[in-house]
Amino acid sequence: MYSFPKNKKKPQLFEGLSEESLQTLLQHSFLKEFENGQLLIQQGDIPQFVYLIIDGTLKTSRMSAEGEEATIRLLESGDVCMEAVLFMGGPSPIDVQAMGTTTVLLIPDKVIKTHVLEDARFSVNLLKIVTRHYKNAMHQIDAMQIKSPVQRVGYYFLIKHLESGHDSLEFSLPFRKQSIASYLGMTPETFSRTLKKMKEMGIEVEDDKIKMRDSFTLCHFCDSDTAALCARHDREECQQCPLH
Amino acid sequence: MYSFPKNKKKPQLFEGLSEESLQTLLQHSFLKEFENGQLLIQQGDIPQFVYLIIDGTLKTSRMSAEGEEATIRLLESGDVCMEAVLFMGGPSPIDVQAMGTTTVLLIPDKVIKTHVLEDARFSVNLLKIVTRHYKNAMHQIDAMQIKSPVQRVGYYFLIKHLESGHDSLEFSLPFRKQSIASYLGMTPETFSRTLKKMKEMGIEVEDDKIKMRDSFTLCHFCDSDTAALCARHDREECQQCPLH
DNA sequence: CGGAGGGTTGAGATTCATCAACGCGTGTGG
DNA sequence: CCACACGCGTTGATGAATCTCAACCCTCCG
Repeated sequence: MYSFPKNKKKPQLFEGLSEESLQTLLQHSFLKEFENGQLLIQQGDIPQFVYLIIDGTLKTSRMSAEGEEATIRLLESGDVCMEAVLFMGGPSPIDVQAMGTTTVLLIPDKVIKTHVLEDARFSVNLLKIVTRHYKNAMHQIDAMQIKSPVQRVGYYFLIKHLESGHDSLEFSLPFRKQSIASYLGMTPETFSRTLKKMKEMGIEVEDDKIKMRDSFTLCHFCDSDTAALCARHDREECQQCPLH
Repeated sequence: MYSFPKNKKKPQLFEGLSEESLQTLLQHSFLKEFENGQLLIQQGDIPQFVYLIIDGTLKTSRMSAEGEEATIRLLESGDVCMEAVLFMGGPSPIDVQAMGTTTVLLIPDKVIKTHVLEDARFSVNLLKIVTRHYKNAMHQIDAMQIKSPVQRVGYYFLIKHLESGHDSLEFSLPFRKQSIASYLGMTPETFSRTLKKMKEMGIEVEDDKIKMRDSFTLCHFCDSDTAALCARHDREECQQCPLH
């Protein structure tokens, strides 16, 4: 039985739940630590837990028989995974792997599956989480089909910029470059070359630190549904964005 | 107010709902017909309905400013869409377009959003639908990243083969070839050339009819999580599949 | 000190998209 | 009834873009 630290920010999974409901969920959950590279679950395994990252990072991916890997998501602390897989039925379509030492809260599948029918608020939380992942996946799909490497990286930077509040002109890459490259569907080499091109556009890259000239540098990479996330999307300035 | 015909197969959206619950949903819903090419919703619009296809086909896609299009899903009768978008919050990240004359049941967003908190069974239905879409999206991602055109088409055929019951050695393409090509992330030209290669592998293609030599022709394209859908996955024969 | 892994850079190969032309079936209007 | 245009699918030639392979630098660590 795990008790969630009061001082920590509540993850979306638990948002708006009654104390009682939360207790039910945590009652049979427990912490576990994984080492760098360790697999939490493999493609084909029957899922037994939902994983909530307490500290560290995970990667979800699909692997071909030839050993090529497609990264589906890169997750940080507060993120959940396998919640979608549980409701797909059947074995897991993805690998989940720790990238560095990572502490994870394991919530048994049965707890989730029964609780979802008892607390509608909880199932709505799950719905919101899964749909966000799905939205992400849709962006990934169109990125790989119709966007150049520069556009993919630019959009990735834009999202990170928006996440960090739009005020700071600086942020750092939350993952190894090769991981991001794979997530964006390109080789580390292409990613590296793309970063060089970004510099010519006014985006400084030094190791994992990204600095931009002004907060509109990334506007080229915005689209109509992402604009809604932008604090300034209803201001005049945004209208000037060459939405492309 | 629409009343769902008793003789028709109940769509997954309504599965296991009480008569009362179903009535609440249908009370403010209505049918609408769309013509070929007509847009039900555009990227950037605020979603107002969930669409349940009664008859015909729809396409969901993302469009770049340059006019390039990435197909996200191709939907047939019984499929739902926009249900995920509702819970993402914000404007729609996708276009929805009719491919041919299509009859759709429109369920207002408010009905969905309130009902989801009242009937946990309904929200679980939604969860299952969204996660299935998400799984699809994951397959699309890894297909475009690590699979050759032949593998993509092969996997697509495999799914269609499994859907049609694994017994028939024949099925037909449910959409125009160019639509399928876009869905698979390739040009119509490449799709056409790929079909020619498939013929050399023992898969007859004539217009939209696909005939295969035997029911194992497509096994090459299977993977561990898809195998679970196969009626014979626990038989010996499946072990022989050169899972790659 | 040596090895391993991450990241970068360069040169070459491969593959798919692009562009163009054509066959074919359908529908339309004179 | 025929001429014609149109959309879909196919085929061929070309080119561009990214992956691949290889070498290198760097830092970290035993």
